[in-house]
Amino acid sequence: MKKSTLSSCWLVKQEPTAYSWATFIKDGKTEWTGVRNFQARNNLRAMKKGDQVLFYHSVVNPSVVGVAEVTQTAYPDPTATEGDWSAIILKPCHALKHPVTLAAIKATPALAEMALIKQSRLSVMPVTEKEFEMIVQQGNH
DNA sequence: GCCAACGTTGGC
DNA sequence: GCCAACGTTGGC
Repeated sequence: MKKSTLSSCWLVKQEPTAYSWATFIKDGKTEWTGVRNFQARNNLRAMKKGDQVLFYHSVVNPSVVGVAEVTQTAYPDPTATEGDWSAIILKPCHALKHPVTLAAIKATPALAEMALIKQSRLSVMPVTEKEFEMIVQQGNH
């Protein structure tokens, strides 16, 4: 069975002081836990194995720094003591040659409509294939 | 069901 | 460190 569903693209945020891309690389994979926002949780649940995910550093030098991939779809978040929350597993694919900063994204008209800009507090969000490719291209220039 | 108070996120 | 944006909680 192949191509029964189209893959999707996503963006996840993380403060590098809490969990950085460098740590992610060192770990080789990570459980994406701790999401406590319904919209973000629903986005986690919509992820499929093989989906591509932009890894964004927030707060400190805000920028997209790498590309990850979903290796396991949503399951109950083991860090949640109450409530109905989900986690997934991500593995790193590749770092961008240089980060694509929030300022650069804002300065690109085709990217300025992203949820990243419009909903600045959302930590897990869908990204269109075009947006995804534009950011990867900018980052690998 | 409304809305004020509060806590958190994240840019600057 | 400040503050705007926004999600959540709780009183009424």
